[in-house]
Amino acid sequence: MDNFLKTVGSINDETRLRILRFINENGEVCVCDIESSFDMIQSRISRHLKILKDGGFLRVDRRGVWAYYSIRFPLDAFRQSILKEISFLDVDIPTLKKGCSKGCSI
Amino acid sequence: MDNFLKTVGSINDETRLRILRFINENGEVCVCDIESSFDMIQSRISRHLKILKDGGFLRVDRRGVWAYYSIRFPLDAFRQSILKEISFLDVDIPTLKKGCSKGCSI
DNA sequence: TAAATATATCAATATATCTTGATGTATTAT
DNA sequence: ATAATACATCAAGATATATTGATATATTTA
Repeated sequence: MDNFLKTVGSINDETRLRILRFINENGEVCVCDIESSFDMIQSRISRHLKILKDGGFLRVDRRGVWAYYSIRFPLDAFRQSILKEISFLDVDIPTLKKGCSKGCSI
Repeated sequence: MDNFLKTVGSINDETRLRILRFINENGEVCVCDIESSFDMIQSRISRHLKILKDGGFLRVDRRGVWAYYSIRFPLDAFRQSILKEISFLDVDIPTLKKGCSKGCSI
């Protein structure tokens, strides 16, 4: 029950839906790229990423200073159906913009 | 997007999850029966039923003084998958208790 | 070692949601 | 008509969640 509510709660926010879809569409991305793509302050992005991770949708991979977020794999059928539903939403998703001064994707 | 958030928001509450599953397990029930089965005040039940209805999970049928709530049919695949997931949750669902003075189920 | 960068977390405030008790509206019974 | 019942809605307070700015931690660069 608590786990279910955590999952549902994690997608009950427009900002998180957009971030989740952004990652689903772009694959693995680092926090600074999300930050500059969405033009939101870092603490806000970081907090939402944590909630999506705790909701079971994302995984993190730290490499050096950078944290790379991607869709967790394997993803159970329920979360897959949610992700699919989100992919249909009519909502503005920014294009990926590189944000780190020393390229995190080099 | 707004519609999706309304759907997700409607199941982002323990009380509503329990009510939704109660109706899913018992079929068509009237408000007074939910009220006495859950031992919650009427305004609280009424509010949650409205949210679940607006979330697309329930339908209402008014007959006389009574309002009978049941799972909306047909239910799209996404809401069906949610309902299925809810049916697996480890949570206490009360047994149906008749609540109306003049039986609503006669 | 010191400075800069990337990320996480905390504390304060703002905003949204839930619960309760009171009130409103229909419908039925007397 | 009046009273009682079932349900919906509103207003106030309580609780939860989101946003911001500040601070903390870790890694890399100079």
